[in-house]
Amino acid sequence: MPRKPSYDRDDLINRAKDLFWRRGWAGTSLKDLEAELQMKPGSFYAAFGSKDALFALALEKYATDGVARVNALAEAHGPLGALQRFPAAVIENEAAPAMACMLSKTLLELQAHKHPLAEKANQYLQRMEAQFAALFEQAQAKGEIASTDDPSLLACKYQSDLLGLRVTAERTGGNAGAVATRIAEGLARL
Amino acid sequence: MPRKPSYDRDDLINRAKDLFWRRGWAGTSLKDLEAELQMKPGSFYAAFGSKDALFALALEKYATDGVARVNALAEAHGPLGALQRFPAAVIENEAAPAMACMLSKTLLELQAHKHPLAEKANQYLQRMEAQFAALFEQAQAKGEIASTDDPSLLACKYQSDLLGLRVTAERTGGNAGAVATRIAEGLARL
DNA sequence: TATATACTTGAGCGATCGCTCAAGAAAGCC
DNA sequence: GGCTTTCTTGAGCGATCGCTCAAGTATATA
Repeated sequence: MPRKPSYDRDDLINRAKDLFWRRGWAGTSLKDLEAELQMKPGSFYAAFGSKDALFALALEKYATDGVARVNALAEAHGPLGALQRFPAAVIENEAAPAMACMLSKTLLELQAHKHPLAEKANQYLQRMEAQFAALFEQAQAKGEIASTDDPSLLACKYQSDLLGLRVTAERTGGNAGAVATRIAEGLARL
Repeated sequence: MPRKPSYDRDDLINRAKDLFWRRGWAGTSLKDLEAELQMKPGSFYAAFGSKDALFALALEKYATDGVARVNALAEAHGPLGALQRFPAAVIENEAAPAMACMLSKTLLELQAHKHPLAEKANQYLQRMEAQFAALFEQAQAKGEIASTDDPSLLACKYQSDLLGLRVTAERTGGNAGAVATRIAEGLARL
């Protein structure tokens, strides 16, 4: 009996993700979203409820995509191979709307206001780190790297390197490619 | 013949710096600044001209302080000693309003809008990197580290590590202290 | 075809944004 | 003390913010 929406909800979330990723939370107005999603306010609020609710969906999509990308690398090249390839893959992804990590951008922008979205970003960062830790553990089990270091500590340092790399890739005058190479080399030395 | 301002301009800039550092550009409203600086709009605009102008002064103060802190470490502990101590010093600074670097926060927040302040942040980051490069060069000249690597590349990687460390220090559940230690260890291995 | 049930539209709400300016208050010089 | 010059005050401007809602439109069922 009813009428179907004229849009693809997942596609809208994906486009909102890219916009939020690039411009940040405060930097993206509803006018911007309406233009990008081609929706009037009424449809927007009927579909998503609020700007923050859509941002939360975008963050979730971003994090899910990230996990999937790492998993794909791991299946193709094993745990160590994935960890070594991921940094360069991230900064060479030309489809990405920005080089910096959306989770860290959100965290840095909203943490001081104790905004719930900052807390969400924090959780997703921890989830990524847990995934890295699992890969380090597998690499140790396979003998690809030494077992002297705690996998969760290796993952924390790796995540830190990655976040730094992605800020470096965002600025002008930084040699992000060389930094990515050194991160990979550092892993080979473990 | 005139009347003197009732405030200390440098002190105001310093307090504005801390507020902007913590809450970011969009996250700091004029109401916030008026409350923190105890100034009414009229005085504020007579003294600084605009929110952006004060932010620019705050950024400059931030960058100048950073350079001075590194220089102090270098005079006390030499080039390599300074580079090794700086990461831990940054994240153990309890007087700091935030762990993350104000330059990187500004860059990430405003870069997508091509805001002039993002460009300024970029320049200050390059200035910091040049300072690091000079220290690496001195460390090589003194034989504290090998001369196989390009100092400017070492500086870029060091800056990247530092930026990552400071994001890690900002989030909950990350072991920033351990990351700082590993950065210092990495330098010793050069 | 008639009806019920969404979805779409867009004017416009109250709040807040950065900012202005005219009036009043205080300090240095004669 | 009188005068000039600056600083301080705060009401309020136009613009934009996120968001609401009543009216209009399209579609699946009966």
